[in-house]
Amino acid sequence: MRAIAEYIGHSDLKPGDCLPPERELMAELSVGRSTIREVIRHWQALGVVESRRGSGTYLLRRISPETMHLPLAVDSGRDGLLQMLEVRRGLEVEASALAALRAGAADLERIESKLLIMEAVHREKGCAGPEDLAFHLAIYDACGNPIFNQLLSQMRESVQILFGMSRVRVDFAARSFPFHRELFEAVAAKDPDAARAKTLSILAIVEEDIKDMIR
Amino acid sequence: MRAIAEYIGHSDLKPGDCLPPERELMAELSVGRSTIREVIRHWQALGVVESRRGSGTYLLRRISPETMHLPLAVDSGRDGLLQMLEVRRGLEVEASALAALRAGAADLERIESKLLIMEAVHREKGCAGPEDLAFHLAIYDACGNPIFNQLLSQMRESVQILFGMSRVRVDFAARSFPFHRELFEAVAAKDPDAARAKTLSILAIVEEDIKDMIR
DNA sequence: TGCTGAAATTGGTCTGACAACTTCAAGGCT
DNA sequence: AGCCTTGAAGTTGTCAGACCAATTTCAGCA
Repeated sequence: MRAIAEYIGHSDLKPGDCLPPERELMAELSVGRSTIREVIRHWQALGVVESRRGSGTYLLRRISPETMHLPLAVDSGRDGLLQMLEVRRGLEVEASALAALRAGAADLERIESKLLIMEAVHREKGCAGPEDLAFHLAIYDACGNPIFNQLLSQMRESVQILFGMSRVRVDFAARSFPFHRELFEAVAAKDPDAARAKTLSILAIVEEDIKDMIR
Repeated sequence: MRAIAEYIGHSDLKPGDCLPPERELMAELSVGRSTIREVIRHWQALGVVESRRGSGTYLLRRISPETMHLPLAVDSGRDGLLQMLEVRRGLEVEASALAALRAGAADLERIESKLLIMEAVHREKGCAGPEDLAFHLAIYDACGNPIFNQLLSQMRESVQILFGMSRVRVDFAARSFPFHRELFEAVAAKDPDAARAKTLSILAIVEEDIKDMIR
């Protein structure tokens, strides 16, 4: 793994690029193909690369030999979903607080633009799922810590998969709508405590609605 | 992967038990050995199993076909450490709040006993690393959500590895010592907001000391 | 220019073999 | 009897070669 990590690292590949084919890596590093495949499989499990049959294996995330990986096993099902929501609450609250401390002018501008879009769509259609996501993602980015984005994106994705099948009520979490502007204002005012509180308000409503739906 | 997960799930294995040898799984599922090995490698990356050469493959965590896995890549080094601390703060604060809401009599008793041990050792030796850890683990358990324990344990471990090499000062985070009793009292009083605040106080000191050390 | 189909490329799997290591029991020694 | 050595059996780690399936590439054709 280390040998391949170095080989990859030295051949400046960006996320999205294609790795050398297995047979080439095999010859280059003088190891058997199974070994190459097992290492690739390892990274695949870690979400670092993605293999497409007939095409190649593609780099998804930047990697260096010093990168650490924390695998996390979450039980799916009703309990797992509720547990994940609690973890998400902790992360989301902290991310908002950090964003309030660190958001620069450019960040605030981006967040506000997402907020405006979201408010417009919400007034028009009564709900705004993707736009809501974009708003929150902008906040994660503004907190200046990529781990929050990584973790929260994956958790949202999992939640989506877990119960995304059941169609979402059109007014899902609509009551949380006005709090989004307050959250933005708290972040803009660089008030971490208010940002924490507003995020808690939003999540309380979201969680209540989710609990209603999976009852 | 699903086939093997089911095979494992149906043959009630507990963590620590040894999986059937690869050749047996191969015959049982009518697939080649490489396939078995790649799947095992996948789980190895996810921290579900551990392979010991010449001995066997051992189950580390309970799995079911419904288990979801969230791999997390953390940059090691100074920045990664600081980023991890922020994530940990979010989780730890939420865990304390949940513990305050849910801790039963037995939980409180366990936490208090760990607190007493920690205070005793601290008075005697001036520091209490392992006892401090035990106290916090008791709180994670009391929050009733295993994901917190899982995530936080792994993060503590990583932090330990990352800079555990450098000698720890004997008075490390000693100033956070009195807050531990206050945290316990907040949990015992079932006051989640106070628990949040006290946890923040403790972590602020810990983080300050860590930042001093890695400067 | 746009389409089609064959060939090349690439990941996925199977098989067989050997090496390195662990485990454990049989046998020998004190 | 108890302890140590030794060797065989079992297990994972790796290599090599072959074939299959999905995809891509590109020359030839309409």
